[in-house]
Amino acid sequence: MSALESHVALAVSTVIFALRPSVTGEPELVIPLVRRIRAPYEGQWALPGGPLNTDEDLAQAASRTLLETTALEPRYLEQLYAFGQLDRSPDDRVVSIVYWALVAGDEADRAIQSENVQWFAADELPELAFDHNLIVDYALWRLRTKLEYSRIAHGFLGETFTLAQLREVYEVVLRRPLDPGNFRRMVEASGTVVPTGERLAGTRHRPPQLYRYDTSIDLTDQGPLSRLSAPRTLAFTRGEN
Amino acid sequence: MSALESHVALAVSTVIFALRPSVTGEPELVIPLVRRIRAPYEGQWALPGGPLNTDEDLAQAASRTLLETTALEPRYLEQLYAFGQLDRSPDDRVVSIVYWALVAGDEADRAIQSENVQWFAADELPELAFDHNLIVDYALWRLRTKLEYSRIAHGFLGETFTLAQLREVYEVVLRRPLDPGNFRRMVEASGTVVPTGERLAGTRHRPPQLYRYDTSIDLTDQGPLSRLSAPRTLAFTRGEN
DNA sequence: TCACTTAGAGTCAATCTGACTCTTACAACG
DNA sequence: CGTTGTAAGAGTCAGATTGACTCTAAGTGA
Repeated sequence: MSALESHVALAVSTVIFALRPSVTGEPELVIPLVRRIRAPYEGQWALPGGPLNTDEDLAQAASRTLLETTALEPRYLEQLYAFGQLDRSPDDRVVSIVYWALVAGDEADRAIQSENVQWFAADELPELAFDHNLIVDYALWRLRTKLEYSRIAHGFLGETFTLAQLREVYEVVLRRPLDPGNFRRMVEASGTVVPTGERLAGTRHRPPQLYRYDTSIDLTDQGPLSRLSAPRTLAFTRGEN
Repeated sequence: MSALESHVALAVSTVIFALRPSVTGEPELVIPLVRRIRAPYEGQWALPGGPLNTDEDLAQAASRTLLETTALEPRYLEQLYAFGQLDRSPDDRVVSIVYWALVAGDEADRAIQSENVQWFAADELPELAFDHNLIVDYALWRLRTKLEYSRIAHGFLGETFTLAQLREVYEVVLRRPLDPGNFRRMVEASGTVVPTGERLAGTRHRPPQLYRYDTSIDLTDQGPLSRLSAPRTLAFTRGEN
């Protein structure tokens, strides 16, 4: 894939978000980056990604490349934007279709960590290859705005969770404390969450109710786009790609 | 650009919206389509578009192809989505990066109309080539949802306009009547609109104030993406491409 | 049994929203 | 020249929503 016959190369990259405990103990928003092992930008950190194969979907390519580089399978995957400025790659012309993904905390622990794959706090990234700083900024902005009007926060959580855990996701992503009472009221009113009947034991206080997401509800209204791949598979990638 | 060396072809298309008076006199939402003059889907209607040149931006390509096919220059242009399903083109593999655009009513009149370029009511389209029906549905959904939380409606209007004209845009796009008083309150509270001091004369009733959009305000919050091309050029394409 | 901590229910005031009323200012018509 | 029709534009009111806050419940650990 080069400018041999003045062709435009097509690549797919993914911005992956996870919540992991920081050094202070509080969770922080992190993204995995891979170190480039060839020019251009050799040695610098970049988003996981790669060229698009002829026999795969865009979302499949996103899933594949991030599985190959980080061993991660996201709970949520959505297209972010297609970047195609002329100068975004020094030599050849590359159009990158970028996806963004959320992975659950336990899943994130399973991720490859190596010399060439590492997690970084989303707010304090090094200087990245290509226009990837801009891409991450945009993905962060989308995550934050989307969190406020849709119900994607559970992409960071496991099957069941307490409202306090869910609230913590919001607090970390939005970088501001939320009133527990008002948060409860908001979530309950949304109707997207169902109590499992079980409670989380072992806390040093009153045991909280465990909840589960109501999978019969469309969590991120993508409009007619849900017609692409099965309605929930686009929003909820789990295993099968 | 074909599957010669199993390459993925890259194309850019645009969904263009305009408001034009229908046969009943009321304005309706219309989009221009071009008739395909070669296989596949020869003879069927499709979105204006074409291959991406090596030396042009994605948005530039969108502007160019729609200028070539329809002679239109949009007041608003934004990326919609990248479509890349395997089966969207029968023979070769094509990834289409689709933009959507708004053109003012007077501009729309200047558009080419011919045997092979025609306007259709956005709600009652024929069966289009490729997956273009899905694309238009999605663009329509985006237009409608975006109209409710941002201030893009003036993309359909000229330099100055009355609140009644602005309200009519909302009513036609959203397909529901809006209370004039509440609409005025909403627009005034948004602060995106400035009275010109002039009034529209010649009506058979009290002459309404003419307004102008406050161009110092970012009308569609694209977040960090505004850093691509000049802040307002992305949102407001006017002439220079 | 008590102290401590968070769960979870509930209150209250400010704000926002939709439905509605009333007055104003022009054109058209007699 | 006054009357009528029409939409502009200001204003009112009740219900819903939202943020700040209080109070009681139900666990653990000392």
